[in-house]
Amino acid sequence: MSTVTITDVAKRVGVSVATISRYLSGFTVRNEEKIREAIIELNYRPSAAARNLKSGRTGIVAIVVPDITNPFFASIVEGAEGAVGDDRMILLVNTGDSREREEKALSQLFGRVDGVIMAPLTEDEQGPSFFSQFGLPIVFVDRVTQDGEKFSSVLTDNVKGAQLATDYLIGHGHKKIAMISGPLSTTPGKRRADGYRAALKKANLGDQYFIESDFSEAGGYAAMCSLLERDDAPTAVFTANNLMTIGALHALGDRGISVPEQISIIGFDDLEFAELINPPLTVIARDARLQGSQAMELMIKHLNDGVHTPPEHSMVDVQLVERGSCGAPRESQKVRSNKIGR
Amino acid sequence: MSTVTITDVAKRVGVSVATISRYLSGFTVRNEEKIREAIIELNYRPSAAARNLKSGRTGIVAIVVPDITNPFFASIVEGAEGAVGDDRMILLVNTGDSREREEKALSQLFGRVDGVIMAPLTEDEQGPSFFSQFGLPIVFVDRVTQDGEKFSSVLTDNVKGAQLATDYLIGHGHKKIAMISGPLSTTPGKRRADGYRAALKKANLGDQYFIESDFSEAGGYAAMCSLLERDDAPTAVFTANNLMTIGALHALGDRGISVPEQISIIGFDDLEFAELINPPLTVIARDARLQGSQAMELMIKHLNDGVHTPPEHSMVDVQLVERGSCGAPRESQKVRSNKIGR
DNA sequence: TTGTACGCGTTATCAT
DNA sequence: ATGATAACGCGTACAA
Repeated sequence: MSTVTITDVAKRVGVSVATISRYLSGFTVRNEEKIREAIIELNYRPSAAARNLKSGRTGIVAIVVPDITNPFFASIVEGAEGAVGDDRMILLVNTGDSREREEKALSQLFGRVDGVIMAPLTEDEQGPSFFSQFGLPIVFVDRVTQDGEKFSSVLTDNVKGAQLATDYLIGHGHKKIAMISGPLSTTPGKRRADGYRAALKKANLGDQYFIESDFSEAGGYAAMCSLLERDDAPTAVFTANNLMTIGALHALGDRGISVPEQISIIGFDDLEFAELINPPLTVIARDARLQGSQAMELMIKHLNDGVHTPPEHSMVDVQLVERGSCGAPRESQKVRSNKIGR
Repeated sequence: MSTVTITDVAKRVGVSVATISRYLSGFTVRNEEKIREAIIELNYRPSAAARNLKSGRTGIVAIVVPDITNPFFASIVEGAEGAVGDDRMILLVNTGDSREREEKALSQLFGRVDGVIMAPLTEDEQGPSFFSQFGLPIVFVDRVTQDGEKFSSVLTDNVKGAQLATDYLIGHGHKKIAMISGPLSTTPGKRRADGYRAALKKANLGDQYFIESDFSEAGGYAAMCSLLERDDAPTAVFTANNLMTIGALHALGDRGISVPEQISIIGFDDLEFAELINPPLTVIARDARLQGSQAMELMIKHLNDGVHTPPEHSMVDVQLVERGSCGAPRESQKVRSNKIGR
């Protein structure tokens, strides 16, 4: 271990530790040149631990996400990392959708970080607000907890996005529109379901094709299968996140069901490869990186202004990216072709 | 700030700080019940900073990757996170392919972490070995530096993978086989190029279709474009990583070139959605998560056994996942159809 | 088992 | 501008 301390440097130069400390803090001192040399020769690095103890700051911001392999969260992290600045670093916690790991991580975070940016697993947990008792600022990203209004957050306009998607399907003439939803215990799960139902209601359509799933690829696959097994299968599907969209597409592929001829599909969250899929996938897109950077900016503001700054709530816009996975419903195609046939 | 210290707890219970400290360390003490209560009532949390200073340990392992939005590195991180254990956490550094950020991060890491798992940007850097002067264990993952033998590492069998891919193309009858390579300054870039060239040589083929690119989607796109513009275009392409494969496919898609009829393509690294692409993508696959967990296990071994344990080198196997993006070369198809035509 | 006191490496205060 | 020293919160050797 590089156990060379500020005292060693001081001895080497022949001054007191205070002088070295001042030099390191940017003050003007007498023997700057000699100090510089001594530091290099001795290979001295200030101890972060000692500084933390003295200052009460760690220069580290934690970011807690459910699944780092989900491209959406990876982009969030990237955005946050890009906005963290030169004097801070990021501590990543990947909870792997496990409540237990999330709780344990939260308890371990105390004292190691100056603040926490997190996407909580579900809305009905109290960990975060309990956590903030210790004076650590919290910024929610993509998801909030029940008492989320008390903390800053960066969300997506989920309701609008889901309405956009559903309206788009309705506009194509679909009546039997399914939704493969995320868990209603999560913010995006709930809000997107709300938007879907609102759009259906406006068009006087029922929500008998609503399935609550789990935001996973396997969940999307299973949900799509159960939809297809119905006597009266839907003609269009809105999948509530990227992973479930992939799962649903796999289910369709396995059954040889063609998109959009036999069924239309629109997903929430764009994918790097959406254009490469056959057919290119139509989606509701948003800027995940922006969400991450905004969350970090809010965090930095809290860190600088003190813990008593009022919470701020930011909302990132969504937009429909039209590609080729949606068309007119099967039935109406039949009708049309019949007409033509006459 | 929760400024309640061990002293506060001691006063509250009426014992000395040493007793509280012992209780926290798992020793048997007299007033356990009262101590438990006091801790809860006061909301006491031990200061990680003070513990770090005392013990010289932080309980944090850094993991440094070039791009967290690359699914491959995300899986590495996930694997590492899964193997980190209960008493440690992960500090993520995303260098964004910037040498400057990598260096700065490395220097900031000292004193904040017990060890560093990293995928260095290029092989010709000295940062890591310089870094290890401070006694911090280093484990390389996926990539190494020049003097990488001195440190533990977890690599992929890149040469074998590239040979597998190239041989596969050769086996389909291709003669004009291109490679869109990664930077030769990186471990996987260099090794995969080696494997490609070895396979070509064995088959008495030349490497005039070799292009060195940069592992990015844009780079893959550009490389594929330049390949297509040649008078004597290749009939098959081996793309050296996932992102460049996506870029190459985009280029093909934009030009309406069909796979595998007009050109065959095989990529290195599997993709979640490889089956969803039209046609399903044939790739060289490996277990990125395993690489991550193995790296973490090596790190933990170093941490436990002391810094003077000899370095270990692990190699993860690769395999060819055959789907539908490779076929016979255009020319031979023509020939065959001519024959049939007669 | 318990208490006292020192040290971990740094910064800040107070004299000089 | 510089030096001596207290303090940050904790763990532990030593003594009891």
